[in-house]
Amino acid sequence: MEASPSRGTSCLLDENTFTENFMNQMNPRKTYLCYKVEILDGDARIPLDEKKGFVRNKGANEPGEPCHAERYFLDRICSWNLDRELHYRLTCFISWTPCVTCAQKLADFLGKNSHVSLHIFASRIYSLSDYKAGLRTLQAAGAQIAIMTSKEFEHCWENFVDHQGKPFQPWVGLEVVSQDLCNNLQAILQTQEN
DNA sequence: ATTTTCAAT
Repeated sequence: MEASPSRGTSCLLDENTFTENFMNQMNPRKTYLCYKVEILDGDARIPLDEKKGFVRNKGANEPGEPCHAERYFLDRICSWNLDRELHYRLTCFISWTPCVTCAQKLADFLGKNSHVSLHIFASRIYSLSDYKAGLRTLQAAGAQIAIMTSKEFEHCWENFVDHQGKPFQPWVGLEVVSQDLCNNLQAILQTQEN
């Protein structure tokens, strides 16, 4: 097999992979997380394009220990050794909101890294176990959590997908499902009830 | 009140 360690397109998602995983009315059993990094300098944002990419979870059907996408994301962030003298804004676009365990890990990270702010846009709400408490914990730690709208889907398409020059084509129902999920998320984040 | 979803009925 031919080795190609650093091809230019290696940080781009295949078109079908993006659609299959981010279509908000589907329920795939895997998670993709696209991320980008900016330095905040006053009102200016300086993108660090070399620190842009995506991770996906390792499922229970794959060799080794299963691992949620967020853990790979946190590993990458830590490997960058971000300068504590600067302020960074991390934005991630994730196909499922973090589970309660990952939400806690992200909250812990934010608590220890006040030079980093985190904005999360999710395609769907992962709703098992104590997911509501997890999302509230993450929000309380300073993370901004929102549902992806057509604006974010298009942004992902333009920035993380090997789209071969094709424009983003919204799928039927995108807006309605997104709005519905947005309402659900707001209800979760604004109350303390389960 | 709401789900079945980071795979395996």
